[in-house]
Amino acid sequence: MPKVGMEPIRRAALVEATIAEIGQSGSLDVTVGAISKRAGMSSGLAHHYFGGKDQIFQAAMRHILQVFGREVRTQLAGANTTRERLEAIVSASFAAQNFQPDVINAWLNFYVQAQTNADVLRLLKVYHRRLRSNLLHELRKISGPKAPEISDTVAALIDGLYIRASFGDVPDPARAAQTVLDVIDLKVQ
Amino acid sequence: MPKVGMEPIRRAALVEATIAEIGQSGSLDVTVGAISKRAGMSSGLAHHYFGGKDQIFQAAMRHILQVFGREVRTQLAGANTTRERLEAIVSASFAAQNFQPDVINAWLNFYVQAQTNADVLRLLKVYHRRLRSNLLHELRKISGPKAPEISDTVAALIDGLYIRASFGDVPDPARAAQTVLDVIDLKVQ
Amino acid sequence: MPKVGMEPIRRAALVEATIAEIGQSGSLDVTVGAISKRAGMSSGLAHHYFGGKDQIFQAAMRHILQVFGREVRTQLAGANTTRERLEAIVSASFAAQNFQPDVINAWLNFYVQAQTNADVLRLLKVYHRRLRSNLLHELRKISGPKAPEISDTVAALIDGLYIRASFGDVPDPARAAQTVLDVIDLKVQ
Amino acid sequence: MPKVGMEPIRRAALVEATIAEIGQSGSLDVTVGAISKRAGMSSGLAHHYFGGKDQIFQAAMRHILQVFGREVRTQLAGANTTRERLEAIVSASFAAQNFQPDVINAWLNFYVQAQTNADVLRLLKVYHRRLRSNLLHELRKISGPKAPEISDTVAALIDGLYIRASFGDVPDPARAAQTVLDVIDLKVQ
DNA sequence: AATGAATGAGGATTCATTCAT
DNA sequence: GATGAATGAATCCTCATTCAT
Repeated sequence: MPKVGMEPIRRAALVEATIAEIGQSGSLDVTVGAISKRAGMSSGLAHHYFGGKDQIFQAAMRHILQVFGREVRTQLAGANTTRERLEAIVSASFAAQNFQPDVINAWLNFYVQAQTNADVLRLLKVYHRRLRSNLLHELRKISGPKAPEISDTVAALIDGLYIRASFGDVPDPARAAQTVLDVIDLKVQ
Repeated sequence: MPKVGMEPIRRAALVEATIAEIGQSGSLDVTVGAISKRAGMSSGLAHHYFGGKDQIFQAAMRHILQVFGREVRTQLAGANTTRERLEAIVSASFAAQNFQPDVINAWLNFYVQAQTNADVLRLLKVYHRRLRSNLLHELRKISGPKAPEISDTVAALIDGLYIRASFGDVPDPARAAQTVLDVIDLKVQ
Repeated sequence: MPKVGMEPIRRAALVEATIAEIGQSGSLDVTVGAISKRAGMSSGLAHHYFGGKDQIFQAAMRHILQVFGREVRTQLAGANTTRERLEAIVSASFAAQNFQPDVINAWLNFYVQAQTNADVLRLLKVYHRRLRSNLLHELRKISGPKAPEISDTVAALIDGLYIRASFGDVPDPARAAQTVLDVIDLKVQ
Repeated sequence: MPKVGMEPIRRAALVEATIAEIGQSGSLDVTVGAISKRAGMSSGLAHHYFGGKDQIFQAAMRHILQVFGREVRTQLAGANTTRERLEAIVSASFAAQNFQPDVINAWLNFYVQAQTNADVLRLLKVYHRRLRSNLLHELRKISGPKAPEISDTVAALIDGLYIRASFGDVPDPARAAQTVLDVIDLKVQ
C-alpha cells in the first residue's frame, strides 16, 4: 500500500538498519538486500530513495555524526564551568547512544571506508575538526599554548579507546571517559 | 618456469603483495587475482600455496605482527634503563617499517576483520597481550600499582595515534612516539 | 521483461531444462549456466529461485517422481482386477513419459547422485517404498507369503530394464512391461 | 628414486586407486590429484603413464571387466552340467570381488560414463555381449527358442540387483544369485 | 622416472542495480 | 510509492594438464 510522505520514514528505517547490520555482522560486507529486509522493504525501494549503496552508507555515517553532535550539544548545554564542559565533550563520546557494540563497529568500519570514499572521509574530517575545535576552545582557557597538543593527544586517545571497545576491552563507558579526563588533568596541570 | 623450493618465495611474495594491495586500495575488498598478479603469479598458485583468501590474509597479518615483534626485540636489545626500554617499546610501534601508509592501512583493516574472523582476532589478542605485558613489566618498576591502568591508557593511545595516522593526521613517527612518552612521563610522576 | 507471478513458470522451466540437459549430455556434469540458458534466463535467476545447483537437481528429481506417481495413479484408476492393477503399476514404469531417453538418463544419474546426496537418496527411497508397497498390496492377494520376494525381484527387474534402456537395448516400452509381467505370471503360479 | 620397470606397478596402483576413490566418493567427480595421492605418486606421473583422466578411467573399467571375466572363467572351469554352468555365470556376477561397495559404485558410475564416452560404452557392450553369449550358450541346450528372451530377462535382472546393491538393499550375494536362478528355473520349465 | 610448480579455463555463487508492472 | 523479477559482472576456487628440473 504505497503512501505519501513515507520518504523520511523509509530513509530513517534504512539508516538504522544499515548501522544495525554493519554492527552485527562486524563488517562492511553488508548487502543492500539484507539492509532492506531488516528495514522492512524491498531492495528496489532502497535504491529508489538513496540511489545506491554508497549513499546509504554515507547517510548512516551522517546519522551517527548527527547523533553524536546532538549528544555533545545536549551535554554542553548543562555545563557551566570549563571543567564541566570538558567533561561534557569527553563523556559525549562514550555516551550510551554512541558506545553500543553496533555503533562502535559501524564507526570502525567507516574509518576504513574513509580510506577509499572521499565523501566518507569528508564527513570524518568534519567530526575531527569539530571535536578538536570543541576541545581547543575549552583547553585554551586553562592551558593556553599547550592546548593544541593536548587536544591532539586527547582526540587520539578517544579513538584508541573506541577501537579497543570494539573488542570488548573497554566495557565501561564511565571508565573510558575517566581515562581521558585523567590525561587531561595531568596535561593541564 | 617451474622450479624447486619455490614455496617460501611464493608465500613471501604473496604476503607482501597482500599488504601492499590492502594498503593501496584502503580496503579488504582486494581480490585474490589482484594479489596474485602483483605477486607475479596466477591466482591458482596462490590458492595452491595458501588454500584460500582468508589464509592469505591471516598470513599477511601474522607477517605484520612478526615484523613488529622483531622490531620490539631489536629495540629492546639496545635498551638498558627502564626509561630506555619504555622508549623502545613505544617507538617500535611507530618504527619506519610499521608506520608506512600501506602497513597502517592493512592494520586498520585487520582490526575490522577481527570482528568477524576468529583467527584474526586471536592474532590481534596476542599482539595486545604482548604489548601490555611489555609495558607492565617496565611500568611496575617505576609506578607499582598504577602500572596496569597506565598500560591500558598507553595501549589505547598508541592505537588511537595509529588510526589517526591512517588519515595522515600524524605524519611524524617521532612526534607520535613523543606524544605517548609524554603521557607516560606524566602518569608515572 | 520482469513480470509478477513468474516464480512457478521459471521453476518449471528450470526443472524441465535440467532434465533435458542431463538427459542430452548423459551426465550430471551440467552447468547452471547451460540449464539457465536452455530455460531462457540468466544463471543468477536460477539461483534466485532455487538457491543452488543441488536444489535444482533435487527439484528435477522430485518432478520426475511426481510425474511417475501421477502416471501410476492414473493407470490404477482404470484398473479393476488385481491382474489389471499389476499391469498398471508395471506399465506405468515404462509409460511414454518416463521411458524417454532424457528421462531415463536423468534417472540413472540420480541413482548415482543418491550415493552422495542424502536428499536425493531420500527421494529415491520414497520411490522404492511406494513401488514396493503398490506391488505388495496386489501380490498379497494372489500369492500370499511369496509376495515380498516377488516384489523385490520385480522391482530389481524394472530397474535393470531401465538401465538397459539407457543404452537403447530395450527400445520398446511394451516389450519391457511384458518382460516384467511374464516373470510375475511365472512367480504367482 | 626413479626406477626401471615401474610402469606396470604404477598403472596397477592407479587403477586400484581409481576404483577405490570412485567407490568411496560415490561419484565420478574424482580428481586426478586424489587418485594419484591414494596411489602414492604425483599427479604428473599419472598423466605420464596414462595420458589423461579419461584413459585412467577406462583402464579402471577394463580392469573391472577383466576381473569379472576371470571370475566367470574360473567358476565355469569347475562346472560340469548345464545347470552348474548357469550357476557359475550368475554367481560370478555376485562374487565377492565384484560385489563390494567400491566396485558396485564404480560400476554404476561407468554406466553413466558410457552415456558420454564412446570408449567406455564399447567396453560395456563387450561385457553385455559376453554375458549374453555365455547365458545363451547354456540356455539353448535346455530351453531352445526361448533362450534369447530368457537371457535378456536375466541380464536385466542382474543389472537391477546390482543397482539395488549400490544402496545396500541387497546385502547378500548368495541371495542375489538365488533370485536370478529362481527366475531361470521358472523360465526354463 | 618422477616431482610438484605453474597455468588458465571453467563454474558456482553473490550482489548491486535496473526496470516493468 | 513499491515490488521483486531479471541481469551480468565479479570473484573465489578447482582441476586437468603441461613442463622444467
